[in-house]
Amino acid sequence: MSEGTTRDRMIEAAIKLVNEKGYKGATTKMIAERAGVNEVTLFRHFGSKKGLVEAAIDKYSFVDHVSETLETKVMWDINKDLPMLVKEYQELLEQKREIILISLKEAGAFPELDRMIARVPETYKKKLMDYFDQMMQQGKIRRTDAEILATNFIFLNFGYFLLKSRLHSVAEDMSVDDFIHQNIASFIHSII
Amino acid sequence: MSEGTTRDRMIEAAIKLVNEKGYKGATTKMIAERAGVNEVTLFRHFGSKKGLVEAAIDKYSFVDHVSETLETKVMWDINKDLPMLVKEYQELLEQKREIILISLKEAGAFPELDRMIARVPETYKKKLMDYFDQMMQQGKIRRTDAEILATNFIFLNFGYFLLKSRLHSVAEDMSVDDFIHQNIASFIHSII
DNA sequence: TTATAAAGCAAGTATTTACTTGCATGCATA
DNA sequence: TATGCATGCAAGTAAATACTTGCTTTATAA
Repeated sequence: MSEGTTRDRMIEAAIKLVNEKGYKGATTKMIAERAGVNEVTLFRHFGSKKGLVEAAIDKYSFVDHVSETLETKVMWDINKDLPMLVKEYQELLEQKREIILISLKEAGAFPELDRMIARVPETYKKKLMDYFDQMMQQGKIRRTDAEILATNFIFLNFGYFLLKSRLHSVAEDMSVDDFIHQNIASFIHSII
Repeated sequence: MSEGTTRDRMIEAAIKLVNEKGYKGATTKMIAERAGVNEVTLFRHFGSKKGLVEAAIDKYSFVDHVSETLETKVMWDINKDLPMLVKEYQELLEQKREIILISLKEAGAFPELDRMIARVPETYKKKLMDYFDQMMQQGKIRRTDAEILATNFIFLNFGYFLLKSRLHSVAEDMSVDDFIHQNIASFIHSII
């Protein structure tokens, strides 16, 4: 059933189900079923349920290519850079949605995961601060506190992501492009 | 043990524990223990675990005094109104933190709760739009799209709240006052 | 003091769940 | 063909969990 190696399918199913039902709610039986695999196979591969979920977390750990992006794709044009950065960041959040939501749900249960997730906005913030600083020095945006700009940018992005993906209300039918062309445009307008 | 009626203590304990451990993770035994009550008492009062949690959700349901605030406390001075609104909103989120995080965790499990939570930013957004519209007509802020301002304001607030209360990273040691004096001040500066 | 209601206590049940064991089967490679 | 190796299958175990029952204790209030 499904594609990928047995191992991959089990990991995939684990991530999905833990996200849907929580760690306790996702039973090994269900995971095995969704992976199209006998339940014993789980234990033969990973020893325990915890081992399985940790392996899953491990596999989905962030390869932090955000820093890279910020160093290579930046064109020093605020009207191109910020939309690009939003796209990259939202794509990252989207790709890792399950693991992020797991970390929200199971806060404290997997310390390694917590640290991993926390690192993302932190490095992102640092890089953003550098970017804004540079832009100020080049006279391309108004002089102001780069740290505040960076955190505001992150709050906007994160608020949008969560309100959209979890609390289907305000941002329900607002696409990433809408978000960029409306909300981020407004943000850009305010800093030049 | 602890104060309040038996019933209240059970509800209190349920909310706390479901938030900490999730619905499945919070056992009736633990809830009873924390409430300082015999386990049977839970069932005598609420019939089932689900009944207990629903009662808890019921009790903690939002009395939406945000609308009220927006109608009574507004002074039509952006430098006073927005900080006040942030304070009110963050206070609301803070007060209802547990129930909000439960809704994030158990999305789908308690539809009533989902609807309840979703309503908050929705009504908030409408009221905010009205406010910004009025302010534009009075010439007190720049003419622009009120809806975008409102959503941005909400994204900022929600992003800050969640990054602070759950993903202890960027906003970890940023108090509400810091948030207002730095990030919201920047927002205000951008719209006048 | 007595009647009533709320809560505690002890013991149990049925079900679920993570995890195990022993054996059969298919499949690739030497 | 023969030898592993991964997987399936059937059956089972021990613990946890939601929930029940019957009886006793405590507190309130008439």
